[in-house]
Amino acid sequence: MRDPEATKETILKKSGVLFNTQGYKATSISQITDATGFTKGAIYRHFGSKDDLEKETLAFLSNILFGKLRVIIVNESNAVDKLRGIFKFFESYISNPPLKGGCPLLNAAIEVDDAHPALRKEAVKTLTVLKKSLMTILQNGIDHKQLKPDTDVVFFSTLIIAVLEGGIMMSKLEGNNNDIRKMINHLNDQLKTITL
Amino acid sequence: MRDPEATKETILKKSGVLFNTQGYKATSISQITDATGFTKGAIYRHFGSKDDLEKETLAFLSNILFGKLRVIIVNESNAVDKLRGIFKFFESYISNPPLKGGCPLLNAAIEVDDAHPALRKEAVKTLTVLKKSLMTILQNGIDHKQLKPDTDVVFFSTLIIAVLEGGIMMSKLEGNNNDIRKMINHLNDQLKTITL
DNA sequence: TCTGATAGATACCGATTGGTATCTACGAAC
DNA sequence: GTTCGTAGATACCAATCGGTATCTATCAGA
Repeated sequence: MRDPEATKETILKKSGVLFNTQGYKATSISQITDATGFTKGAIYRHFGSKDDLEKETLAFLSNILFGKLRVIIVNESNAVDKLRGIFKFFESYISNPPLKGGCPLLNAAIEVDDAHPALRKEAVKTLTVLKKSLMTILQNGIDHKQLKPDTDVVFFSTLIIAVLEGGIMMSKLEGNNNDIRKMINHLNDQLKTITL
Repeated sequence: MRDPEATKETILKKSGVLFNTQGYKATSISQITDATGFTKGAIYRHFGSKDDLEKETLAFLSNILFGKLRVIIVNESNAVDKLRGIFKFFESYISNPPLKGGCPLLNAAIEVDDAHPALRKEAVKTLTVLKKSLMTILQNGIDHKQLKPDTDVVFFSTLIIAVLEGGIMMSKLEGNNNDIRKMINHLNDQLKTITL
């Protein structure tokens, strides 16, 4: 049973766990062959280089999370509930992680430096998509008279990401939910100040 | 001229740059010998293992920053100005970095997992010291009638760290000051709400 | 059923990894 | 000036690194 698409997805899934928990540079191809059961020959058939695999894996992980976020967004009917749902989803990063190793955006953002241009570009892309999604929700909230018309959507989307990611960093390091919960409370309070 | 203390400090300084920019696991001993001009023999005389060097280097970097923070704290006379000074200092992480590679707490916090118990412990220690410093400033502000008596010092110190670290992550990734500036503005606004 | 393309295994490459055993040379104490 | 502890250099280790050339086995289309 040869199924190249399934093979590629297996490689991406297993690499995702390893890269997201150990770091990209710190994860070797050998660890990926061990985890997948495939050989180097298989990996280098589907991915041109390790850099390539790293970049594709980050995109893969981001897509998983954006998919889950999309479910939340479409299931809630107004901007306030959509945002509350998103905040809650980020708390699950600690209590019931959808991905092992925490937030792939945060992990990649910290790891990349000038020596990793491809991975950096992919991380920037992920951040941009996340920010724009939040801005869209906020703008829709304004347009539908759910949020105050003078709401600064750029500022607010930045605040949401910074507070959530900072909270995740602290909670992961300390090994409990306290910090991320406090930060979500703060965001909900801030949300009240812009709610009509 | 042999000066073992100077040698150790040189190793810590150069390792600090490398670990903080490239990551701990991703930096090899060979890169440190190249950067310092010393040989492996010298490094392994002063440090028992690479894990050991990583741990001592994080402590070294943290101490540098806490030293700079202490200068700000003692030079300002009241809690509000101390906090404003600290916020501004964190903006310099982007505009005029006191350390290459950004915030060592953030970098270490993201990199450590269960496979790096020593480094993780050191990172937790750094976070704890930072949090307690902020709590002390806030409590002193309350005691000296500069801040509202019902201020939640635990929450506020957590908020400061999360917002600053999240802002640093975003600004470093995007390559400009915009995000961290927005976050500092937010913290200053929040500070006003607890100022008497 | 035969054929051509491709998925994936095998075996290898030189370079580099963290770590250590050994040796030399410097510098302080007498 | 001699001695002795130690700072640091040298040379080496097995293991692993990312990557590739080659080969085999499978599968789709004719």
